[in-house]
Amino acid sequence: MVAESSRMRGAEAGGLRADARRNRERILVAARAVFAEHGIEAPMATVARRAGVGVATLYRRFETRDALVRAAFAQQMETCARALTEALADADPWRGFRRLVETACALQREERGFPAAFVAAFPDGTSEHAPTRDRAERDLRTLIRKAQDAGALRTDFHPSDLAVALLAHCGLVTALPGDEAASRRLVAYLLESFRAGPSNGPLPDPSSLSLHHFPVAADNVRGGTSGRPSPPRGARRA
Amino acid sequence: MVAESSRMRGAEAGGLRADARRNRERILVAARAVFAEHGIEAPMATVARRAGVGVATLYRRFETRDALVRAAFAQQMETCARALTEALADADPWRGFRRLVETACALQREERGFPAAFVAAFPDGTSEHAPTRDRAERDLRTLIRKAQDAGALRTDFHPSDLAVALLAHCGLVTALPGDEAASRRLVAYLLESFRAGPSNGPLPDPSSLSLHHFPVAADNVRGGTSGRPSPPRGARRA
DNA sequence: TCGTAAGTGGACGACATCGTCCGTTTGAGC
DNA sequence: GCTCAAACGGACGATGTCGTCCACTTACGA
Repeated sequence: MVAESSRMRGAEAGGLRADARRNRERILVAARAVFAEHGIEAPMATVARRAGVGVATLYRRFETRDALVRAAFAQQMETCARALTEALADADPWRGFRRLVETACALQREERGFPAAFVAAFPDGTSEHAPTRDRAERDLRTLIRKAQDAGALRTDFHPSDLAVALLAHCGLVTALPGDEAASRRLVAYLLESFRAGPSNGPLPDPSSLSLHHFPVAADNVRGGTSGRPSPPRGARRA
Repeated sequence: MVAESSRMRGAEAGGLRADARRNRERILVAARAVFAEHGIEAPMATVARRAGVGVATLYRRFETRDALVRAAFAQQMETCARALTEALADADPWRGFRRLVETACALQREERGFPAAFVAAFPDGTSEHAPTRDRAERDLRTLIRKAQDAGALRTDFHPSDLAVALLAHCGLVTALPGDEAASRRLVAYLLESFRAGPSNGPLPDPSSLSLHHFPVAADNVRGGTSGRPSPPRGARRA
């Protein structure tokens, strides 16, 4: 009942002491860096060390790894939200749609660690209703409808196709971190196949990825004598 | 110098004693089952238990997890190789190309665990030359060229695009195991965008995937008080 | 039938991570 | 300054996995 939730800023850093608030920020910065470098499975202790705080402090601020991941990438998620708003406001619905896809994919590509956070946001069917997300879903459907009505998006495009495309792209950048060409190329192909009207124009340059590893019977499959033995388990962790 | 490598069957199960050979088979069967259920990161001990052998036996046959993974999915890889041969032999190069993509994606979709093995086969640039793979790569290029010459595959299609597409699909089925509709839908879109001539026909039914989780600012991001705490770490492993 | 080398399985030591407990430090109000 | 609740950090017990070691078992040739 006290003046505690005066500014609607969530329960995030509300009544924290100055040092605590400072540490919270340092943890978030460290988390993004560590997750980018080692994936969101990186040991919590690594994040803590990077932030210059103890593990206890980390756990006090973020009860679970999941909470930390979500908080760390909240900013990226807001970028997505903004992109959606802008897409809806665009006079050309196809341009809006295209930019939305490109923005979301660029985030997945550039913010390493975000892709993993992204899929973590798709825990199969868990549909706990949340106003912001409900709203986003409605906006997406509206955008799609508008682009279809404008004759730019194929009429058999289904809203779930957007999720499919984003998850596929997510998988690609996870498998090939750093291969920007591959990412752009996939996005271009997808947008091309979603397009109802004329082509979107020429494709970006192809990736330099070799398909030398097409999963054809591997020559190096030997019963019990593969190449070098793998290094001692947790050797390359920070 | 003895009659040991008489039948060219690799060093796989060559001079093993009868019981050892039997156990090797049981391990491979168990590995496929366990990898499908828990991913290729599943504890080696789980595989051993499932196979009804000791860990030591497992390690004696397969020095590393990697060797086990490769051996376990060798059959699937051979299916890919066969599909490639058939594609090349097809009188209609586009049909061959399409079937190859569909076969590879169907394998990724149906054989859970294979996708992970698949990406494991793309360790960024490690191009240890292996005759079977070199051959496969050459065949793929030939197939692509033929389909382009027939006017069915867009001329700016680059061989690496095939790898990009397969990796993206791989990521999708990994994120959404069991969602066959999503997989088919993505494949249809990709083939549509690769096509130079007329459309491939109507798309398959869309996935029932909700986009309720589009990564828009998450309502449930709270500083240190997310929902339920995650379960004790390794609780759901076999 | 018997000897032996190949095969086997489980115990074990090493290691990594998790998340809590608790004694110490520090910010902020008086 | 002084007090004290809030915040801190590191040690610690629990848990889980890895891969090896070694004493026991078994297939198979003589």
